[in-house]
Amino acid sequence: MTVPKEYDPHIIEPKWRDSWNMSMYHFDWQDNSRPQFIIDTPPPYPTGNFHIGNSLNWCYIDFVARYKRMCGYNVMFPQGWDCHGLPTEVKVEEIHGITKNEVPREDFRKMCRELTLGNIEKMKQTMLDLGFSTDWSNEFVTMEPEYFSKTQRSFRKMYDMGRLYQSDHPVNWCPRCETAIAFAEVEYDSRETKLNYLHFDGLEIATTRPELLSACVAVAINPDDDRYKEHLGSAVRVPLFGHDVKVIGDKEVDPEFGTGVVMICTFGDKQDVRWWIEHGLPLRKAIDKNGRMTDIAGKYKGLTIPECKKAIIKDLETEGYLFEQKTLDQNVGMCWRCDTPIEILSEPQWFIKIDNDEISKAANEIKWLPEYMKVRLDNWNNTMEWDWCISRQRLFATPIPVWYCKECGKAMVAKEEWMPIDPTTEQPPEACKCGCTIFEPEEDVLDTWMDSSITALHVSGWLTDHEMRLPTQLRPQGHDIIRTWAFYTILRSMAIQGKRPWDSILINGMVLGEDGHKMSKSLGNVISPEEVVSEYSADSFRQWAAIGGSPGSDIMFRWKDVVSASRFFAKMWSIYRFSMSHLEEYEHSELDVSELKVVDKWLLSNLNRLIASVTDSMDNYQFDEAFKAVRGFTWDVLADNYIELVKARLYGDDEEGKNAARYTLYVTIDSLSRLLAPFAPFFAEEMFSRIGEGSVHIQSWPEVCESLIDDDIESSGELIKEIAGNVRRYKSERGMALNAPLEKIEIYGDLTDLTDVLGATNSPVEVMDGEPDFEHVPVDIKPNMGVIGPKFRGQAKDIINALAEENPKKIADEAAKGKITVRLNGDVLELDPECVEIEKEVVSAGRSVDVLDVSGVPVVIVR
RNA sequence: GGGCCCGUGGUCUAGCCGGUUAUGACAUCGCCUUUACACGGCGGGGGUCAUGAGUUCGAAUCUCAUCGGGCCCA
Repeated sequence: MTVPKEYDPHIIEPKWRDSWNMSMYHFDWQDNSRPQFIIDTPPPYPTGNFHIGNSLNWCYIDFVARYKRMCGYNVMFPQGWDCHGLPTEVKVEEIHGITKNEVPREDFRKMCRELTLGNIEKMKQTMLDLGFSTDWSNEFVTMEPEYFSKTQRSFRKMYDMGRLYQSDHPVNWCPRCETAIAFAEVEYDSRETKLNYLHFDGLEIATTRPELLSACVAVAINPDDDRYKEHLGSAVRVPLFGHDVKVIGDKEVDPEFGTGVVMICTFGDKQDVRWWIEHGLPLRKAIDKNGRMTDIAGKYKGLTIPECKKAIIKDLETEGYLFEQKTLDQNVGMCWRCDTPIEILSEPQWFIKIDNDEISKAANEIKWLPEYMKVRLDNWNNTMEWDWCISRQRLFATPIPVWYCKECGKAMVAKEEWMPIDPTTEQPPEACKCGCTIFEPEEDVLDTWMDSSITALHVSGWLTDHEMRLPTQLRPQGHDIIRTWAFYTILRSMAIQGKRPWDSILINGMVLGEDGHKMSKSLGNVISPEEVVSEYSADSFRQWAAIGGSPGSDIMFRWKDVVSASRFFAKMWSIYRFSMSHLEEYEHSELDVSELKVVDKWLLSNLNRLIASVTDSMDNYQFDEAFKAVRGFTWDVLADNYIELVKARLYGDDEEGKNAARYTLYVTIDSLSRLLAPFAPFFAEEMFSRIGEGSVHIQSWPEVCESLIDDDIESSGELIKEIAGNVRRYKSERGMALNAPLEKIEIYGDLTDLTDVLGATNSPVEVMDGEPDFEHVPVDIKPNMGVIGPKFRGQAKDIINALAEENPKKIADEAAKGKITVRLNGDVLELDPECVEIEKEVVSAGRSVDVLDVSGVPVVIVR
């Protein structure tokens, strides 16, 4: 069993990746004996690039999945692909040099499909390289009929429940993409615009959108604004267009803005919509779906919005209506995809009713990790103004399963048993209630969130032969999509099943580049996970994900974290190689504690404490704490101390002592391979492969052996460690070789087992009784604030000062007798000895020796 | 404009339900090839705990204000 000198992840990682039997990660639908742990993996969008933000999230998922599996859970870590969406349409247009309207609908959808399949393959490869324990038997692809028929059936179910309706309603509209978009798809950018001051039939108004004059339906003032009070309720004539509109009062009007008079259009912005609803104003559509002016714009009909704006401003000037223009900074809502300023149009759309109380109830049942992330959902939930618009005017998406009767116009929603169905290629098998059999298909498609908000239902067996297993146990996702993905998923799960989708939600932060900004192509600070894997290793990347920050907080990508991760593996490998070289002839069998040396028991006590703390951290999803603890133990306790202390025994002739050290090493290596398994699956597997049977990933998580945790053993071990360390340092400072023998070492302390001190110092060691013939001279008195503070409150400061004035020797003598007296403003005050700590110095009394103070124990070195 | 988070040695961070000398990593400097590891070991230097005020015997920790940064949203 030779262990190579160097750990080469570029050989080891592909070896395991290609030989692992991935069925060991499959969820067992039949098994009800183990508790289930179903993860509602948020399906990524198949861009073809599994980016670092995804990778961080997936690392978190994998840490949990592997840990839970080892703890005996029936774990499902499914993988879905959220295929539909505009980016793919845009990409297909780009690749084929076409626009979507130039090819038949079906051909275009096919191109999107093929691009998506290719992208999925690429992303899958990255996921395999990163060593995720995905359950590929539970993969789902939202564009496949098996999945999107569920989306369609959910549509029908919600329609039957009365939670879905079609209506004319204001929607955010991208005139370039020619589709309605949700608020979540609107991005804001500050721009400069002109505020135009207009004479408005006796009033002066200020507007940034003169092109909407034809859509003006009212003029608003603040009812408390004395300047305009008398105009309330009167009518004014709109310039250029000549229609009359009412003057209304509303407290939302800011008298300081412009002239304090504003015009209300249908619709210039979201505020217009609020006023429109509140005051029951008429609708005047001035902009059509293509972003061109409509009939009511009169002579401006057919112009684009910017053209119309220019023309109207010119005419307003010519006619003398425009009397001033001021520059104004304003935030413009834009389409997240193409940066075109969005318009608010009123068009017939499908909507889902939002029940805020229901969502709030479910959100309260879910455990949020970290907890403060819940308020983001609450805030969003409590400020919803419109229902969720689920219609999209696109091609590559789940079709809305609806037709409209040619005769009576009534909508026919497809029945569940007809699904999957595309109304544009198939007719309903039934006639309309009116008897007519000719239908117009609904050409709009569903918002992609309609697909991706039923993943929790899908993975828990909804609409299959399997038993329904909702709620799932965990949803991991980024904090940027709490208001969308988390929100919609909760909504749908509650609506369809009346249950919360998950027990817990684990939020991951954004990945920032080394410059501290969010990674983005435009900033040029993007690092791909593949890059990290090929330069270092997947395990190193995973280690960065674990210790780069605590879940929820944004985490910066730093190469040096990856470098230090790979150094840790080099160190661990070296420890492993050393241990294995001493375990060649070792046959593992349980050993009685009595056969172990103090140092062995000291290590095992620390090891069990480590297991307890890592288990606790993992249960609380504190991966950073967990990994740091493993790292600290491995490096400081095991490598720098234990191994140094037992070397003499391992190389020596005492078979019993040797066996105890080998036993301890074996147990420790075995435990470490398991503790590392969730974080570094490749490295841990390589470690375990030489000491155990089968994969480490189907082993059980180490259990804490309480009886091995022992404070007394730990302090005894600590003393030995300290003595050895001090002697090492002593030699180092004097330029002596570390294995150079000393004349003699005398220890004035309680020490029974000298084996490893002898070995580590390579010198004769004697434990001495009584006090050394050196003096302990008290040199400093430190007030113990923890005692003095609470006891003496206001007097504490005076006491500290008084103590500082006193002779340390006097205080020490008094403390030895049980009472310390200090003079305080003429009074004499008595203090208990625990009020102070006495610092002593050991003073040599003439012998040619050096004295080390090892945690209060004098160690005399005879040169 | 609103919400949430965060300001700790050069850099990143732990501590933050108050209590002795503020943790660790990276970087830096010095020493050391000692039968696992120089991708290592040992040691050193380096901090007004963003600023100001308050509460308290005592504040990195609690409160308020100010300044700065990040994210989400309007």
